[in-house]
Parts: sequence; structure tokens; C-alpha cells
Amino acid sequence: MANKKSVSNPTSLDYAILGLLQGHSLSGYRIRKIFETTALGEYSSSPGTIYPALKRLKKLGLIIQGKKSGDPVNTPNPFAITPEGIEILARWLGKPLESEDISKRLDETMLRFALMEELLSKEQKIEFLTSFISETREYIKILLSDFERESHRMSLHGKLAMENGIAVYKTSLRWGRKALKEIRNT
Amino acid sequence: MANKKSVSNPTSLDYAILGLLQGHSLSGYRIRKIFETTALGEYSSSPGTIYPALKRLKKLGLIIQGKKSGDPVNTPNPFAITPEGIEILARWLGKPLESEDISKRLDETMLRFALMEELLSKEQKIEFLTSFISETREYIKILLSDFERESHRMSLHGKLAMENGIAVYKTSLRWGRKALKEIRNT
DNA sequence: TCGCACATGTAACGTGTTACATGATTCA
DNA sequence: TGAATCATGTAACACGTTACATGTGCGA
Repeated sequence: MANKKSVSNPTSLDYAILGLLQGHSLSGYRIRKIFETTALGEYSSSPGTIYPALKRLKKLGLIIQGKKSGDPVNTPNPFAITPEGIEILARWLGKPLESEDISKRLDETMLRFALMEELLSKEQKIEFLTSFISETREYIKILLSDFERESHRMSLHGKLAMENGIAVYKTSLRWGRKALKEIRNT
Repeated sequence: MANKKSVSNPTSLDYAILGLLQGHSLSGYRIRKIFETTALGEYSSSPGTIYPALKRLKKLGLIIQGKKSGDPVNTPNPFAITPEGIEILARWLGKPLESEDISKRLDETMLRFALMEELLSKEQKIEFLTSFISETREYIKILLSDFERESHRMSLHGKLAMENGIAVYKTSLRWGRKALKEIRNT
């Protein structure tokens, strides 16, 4: 197994930070503001979350602190991603999709997609979307058969809630096919 | 403020457990199996998660342990929900929806819907869905305006990821309207 | 008898949340 | 001058994850 998990892997928050640091340096405060204001807001980020995370990543050598030649002149204590950070991030982005990346962790999976533009090859992106599509199709099948098998003993609200789940996954499936086409045209 | 948060509120896992305990007693093992096998599987549940949660709920007096006259004869140490448990659960289910229940915590919000059948009145359910619809509509507006404002400086992958988010929320909005109709016909 | 499913738990660990704390700079 | 925003951090706490541990009962 090439995968040592001895020391505890980065969390998806860590990866989100590394992803933001592709391209330009950012201060802790800037990163917080991005999490606060943009659609990445799921990673809700009070100081007590962000600063310890940055500390962690720094200690791991995935980011470095200090004026980096380049960007925003007056970012106070900007962090930049290191080559090791890039490598770790790219490895995470390129990991083969498992079924649980769809059934649980769908948000994280979309985050991976959002961050992979620069670091993965076109082939890898296509591979990612192809698996995304087939895993999602597979999972919808499971949901539908669960639904048929159990619906007679489910409450109305239970059934409706499941219908939402199924509809949402179908939407993501359609999205995946469309995204695949667009990426192929690149 | 009627809401004391002094002692730390139940988590959504706690509420999921309380919800499962509506109607019939279940052993810890049974609860684990339900989380493992059904669509509620997001609440991934190893012993190290479930048993401490049950202990907690027991200490709070929201569930009680012991043979309950009724159900499956040889369920080992079944838990049943107490009146206080019901009350806490119902209060949670009936809480007014805030915008963050949609933008973050959408899964939790759907869990609330799934569990409210027995404990809320028809009017409360309609109120829930009505807010769900308007909050979701509102959030989609925000996403769309973010998208228009930022899309020119977003990467292709960023844009595609956002499109998925928007499509998913639109799906849930359609679901909400449909669910509202069905509940009204009750 | 071997192994699997049933059944329940504990201990270490890390991370996110909440709340507190501090200080500089900007702008009205 | 006072308020808001910029900017960074710490401490307590609780929860979930992982890994370990134990024992029963059933069926092949």
C-alpha cells in the first residue's frame, strides 16, 4: 500500500485551503473571508478553525508563511503552497473515486472537481468524471431499489425525503454528463 | 431568549437516533445496522459513535434502556424514547427555518422533514415547507448573482462546480413545491 | 469446530466550535 | 473620538473516528 495513514491525513478543510493557495498567496484573514462569503461557505471558518489549520499545514511543510514574490502587495502574513503541498493536493485530487465518495462525501467530491483544473491532466479529469457518472448511476440504482423494497413500510415523509435524495442525485448525474462533454471539448 | 444553549445541544446524530426511536424500541446494535444499511447512512456509525451517543441521551433522560413490553422478544437492551425525548425532538423539528438551514445543513434539514410526520401538525408541516421553498428560492438567487458577478474570474472547473450546486438547489426547490402539494392533500 | 453475525463497550486522538482576547488601521 | 474592519491568536470542550477488546450463539 502506497498510502501511509499513520499520522492522520489532511481534512477536506485542509485541502480547501491548499486549493485556494494555488496561484496566489493569501493571509489567514483573507482565507477566512473567502470561506465566509463565497459558495465554499460550507467550510465555515471562525479564527479558531482557520488559524490552527494553517499552523498544522505549516508544520507539515505543505505551506510556508512570509512575503512571497508576486501577489497582493499588502497581504500581511501571506501563506503560499509549497511543492510538497502541491504534491499532496494533486494526489488527493487524482485519487480514484470510490462509491462512498458519492453516497457520503458528495460535497467533498465536488470540491475536488472544483480544484483540479490546474493540477490534473485532461485525461485524469475525464477519468474522474467518467467514474463520477458511473458511480452516481450505480448509487441511484441502489436508492431506487431500496425505495421500491421499503416504500410500503415507510412513512409519507420518509418517502418524500427519499424522493428528494433521488432527484438530487439524478441532477448531479445529468450535470456530470454535461461537464464531461465540456471538458472533452477543451 | 427562550433558548438555553448553556449545556450543549444534541447533535443531528442524536436527533436521528431519537427519530428512529419514535414508535418502537431498538437496541444499539439495531440502530447501528440501520445507519449502516439504509439511506441514512451519512450518519456513519461504528460502535465508537453510537454507544457513546446512546449513553449521552440516556444521561440526559431523553431515552431509557430496558425491556419494553411490546416488540421483538429477544432484542437485547432496547432503548425507548421518553416524553422529554419526544419534547426535545418535537421542538427541534418545529424550529423555524433559517437561511443557513438551506445554505449549510441541507441534509440535516431533510432529516428534520423525514422525522416530523408524527410529531408536528399539518399546519406546522406546511409552514416548514413554505419556508423551505422561500429560503431555497432566496438562496438560489444569491448563488446566481454570485455566479454572474464572479464567473468571469472563475476557472472552468469552478464554474461547473457552481452550476452543479445551483442545479441541485433548483431540484430541491421543485421537490419542495411538490411535497407541499402532497402534504396539503392530507 | 471454524467462522460469522450478533452485541456492547472503552481509550486515544484530532479537529471543529464557541468564546475570549488583543491590537492596528481606517473612516466618519 | 469612537466604531468598524482588519488581523491573529488561545483555551475549553465535545464529538466523531479509529482501533482495540470481549463474549455469545448459530449454522456449515
